[in-house]
Amino acid sequence: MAYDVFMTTPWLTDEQQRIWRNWLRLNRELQATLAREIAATSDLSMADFGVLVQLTDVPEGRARISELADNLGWERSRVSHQLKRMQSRGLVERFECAEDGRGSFVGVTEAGRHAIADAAPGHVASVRRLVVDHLTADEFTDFGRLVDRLLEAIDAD
Amino acid sequence: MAYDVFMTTPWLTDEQQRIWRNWLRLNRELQATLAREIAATSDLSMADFGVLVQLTDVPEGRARISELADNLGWERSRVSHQLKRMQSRGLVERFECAEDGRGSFVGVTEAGRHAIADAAPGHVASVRRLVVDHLTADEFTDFGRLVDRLLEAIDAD
DNA sequence: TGAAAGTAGTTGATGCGTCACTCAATCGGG
DNA sequence: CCCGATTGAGTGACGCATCAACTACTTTCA
Repeated sequence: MAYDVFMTTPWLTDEQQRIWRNWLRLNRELQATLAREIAATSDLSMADFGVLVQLTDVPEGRARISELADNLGWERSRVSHQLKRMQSRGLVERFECAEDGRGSFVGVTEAGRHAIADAAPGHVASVRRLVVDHLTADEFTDFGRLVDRLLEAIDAD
Repeated sequence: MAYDVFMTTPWLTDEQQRIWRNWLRLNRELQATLAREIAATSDLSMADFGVLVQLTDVPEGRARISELADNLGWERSRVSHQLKRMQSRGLVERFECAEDGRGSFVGVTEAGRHAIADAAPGHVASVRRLVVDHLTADEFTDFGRLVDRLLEAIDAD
């Protein structure tokens, strides 16, 4: 991609482009591999898993839908669609909210608890094998700082 | 998420989990923001853009479909679907391959060239604003090394 | 030379994820 | 008390992405 002299914003250097493309590729392949591996050992998708993690991390085993959206960083429409699919598979159930007629709670079912209990060990092992084990603790910490900085920047944007 | 003493693979530490979840969130938000911004200033999706980058980076302006899949790191079925959509919008066109009756070439059209020429400056500016400008050159280089290492690991897996 | 294996690419089904739009309920101000 | 604004959530349309299955062609081997 040649440098366009009419631009005020310069193109990325060749090295920057290489790193950027590799990052995009890493993320795609990582997500795809994790999704395949979790699907191979359970009936869960990564999205299912994320929702169930949120619901099993709280003592009540339930959360408001908007709260789920915030914690997962998902659009509400996405949460709604995802929960509909998970509900049809018996992983979660809905409750009306007594204090707010507009909203509802979603809770994890026993089937959902079993599903994530089955899936979690393998998933964590995958994350370790594919990511964590290739980095020293200091590298992972430094990487975490970089991620935090970029996340702050994008949320401030 | 409690430690399961029966497991040989330990859970991630709280800090590792935090970094991991933030990484997933960063990727989602970054992809979504880049996709929104490129869609706001052109009729291209990020996937369209990726394909057009590949096709305009070569002097012939065309490539074998399997070659595209390799370079983009996409499944062939994905490439196929994507090219079908792009072809229906006049961004690319297909040619039979004289040497291999099984395969075909895909080439960028003039409309495709115009589309990516329009979209590229804004897209690069977005990548700079959201990512590159928040890191020093050394940080970006170190980051690139980490990405390379993880990519090698996942591709070797 | 022909059959088997491998390769290139396509298609349909389906889950995912965003966007625009909608509806119902709540809140706040006049 | 009423109305407009806001909020919580859901729905449909549609592009994206994977998977399984398929077709057509090429290569390999006996």
